[in-house]
Amino acid sequence: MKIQESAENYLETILVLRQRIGNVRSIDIVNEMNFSKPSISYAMKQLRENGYILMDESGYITLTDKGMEIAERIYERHKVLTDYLISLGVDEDVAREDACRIEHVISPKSFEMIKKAYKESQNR
Amino acid sequence: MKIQESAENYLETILVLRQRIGNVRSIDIVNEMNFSKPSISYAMKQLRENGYILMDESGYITLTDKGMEIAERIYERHKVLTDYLISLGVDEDVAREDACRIEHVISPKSFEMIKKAYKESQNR
DNA sequence: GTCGCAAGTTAGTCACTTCTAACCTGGTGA
DNA sequence: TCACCAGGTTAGAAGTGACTAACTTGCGAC
Repeated sequence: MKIQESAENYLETILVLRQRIGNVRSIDIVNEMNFSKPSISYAMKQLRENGYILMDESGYITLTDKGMEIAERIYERHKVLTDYLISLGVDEDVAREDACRIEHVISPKSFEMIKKAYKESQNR
Repeated sequence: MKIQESAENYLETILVLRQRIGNVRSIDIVNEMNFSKPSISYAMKQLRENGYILMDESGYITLTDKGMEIAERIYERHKVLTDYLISLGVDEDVAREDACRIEHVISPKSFEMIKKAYKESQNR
């Protein structure tokens, strides 16, 4: 199973919520992403069955190693791309939205080059 | 009807093919995009019915003003993003592929800022 | 003339990602 | 204790964007 863009977003959101509120349940993801409960329920089922997350009896969600790897990759892209766009003069909100879409479609190589360019611009 | 990402790609391809080979038919788009004939046939029907292209009796395709506007916008993004990524050290092939995905999801504002940054880097 | 091929279309299907409607379940307050 | 509510699930549907199989059509070679 190839990981899909939507799955990347869910995993990233789980990571962000874990950092922000600690224990994460499906309903927290519902509130964060503004999707319906069934959408999240279905998505979590897919992520569970494909080994990206674990859910305990109470519904608390943790990322597996496999899930964490993806979540961290996407989240790093999110942060770097957002900061980079802001540094070019883009409004924070727009920068975040664009980062959220670009993070899923950019190649590792292009991302690394943008990251490098951004870091260098910071050191000047 | 909100224009979809796939429609943007078809319109851009029509513009590129027009510049490269002159008269464009569905089969030329099939060969360029590596989609099946029915996929292109169906897509052209949608574009036709929504006023983005015209087809004459022989199947030759032209962009309407509405279609041309989109095609040119996407194509400009494609060129600028590709050149920009190349200028950061990304291989041409990868740069083109990334540009082709980013061009559909980036906001006008972020694109303009990247374009500006790229132009400025060229003048140094 | 007719055979065959190139171009195009129609019909049916599938995966992905979301939705609404309706239901289940377990804990808590009165 | 029991009724309700928060959290979660199942079932069915919809939109997007692709596919294969099978058909039509028109033109050119022989």
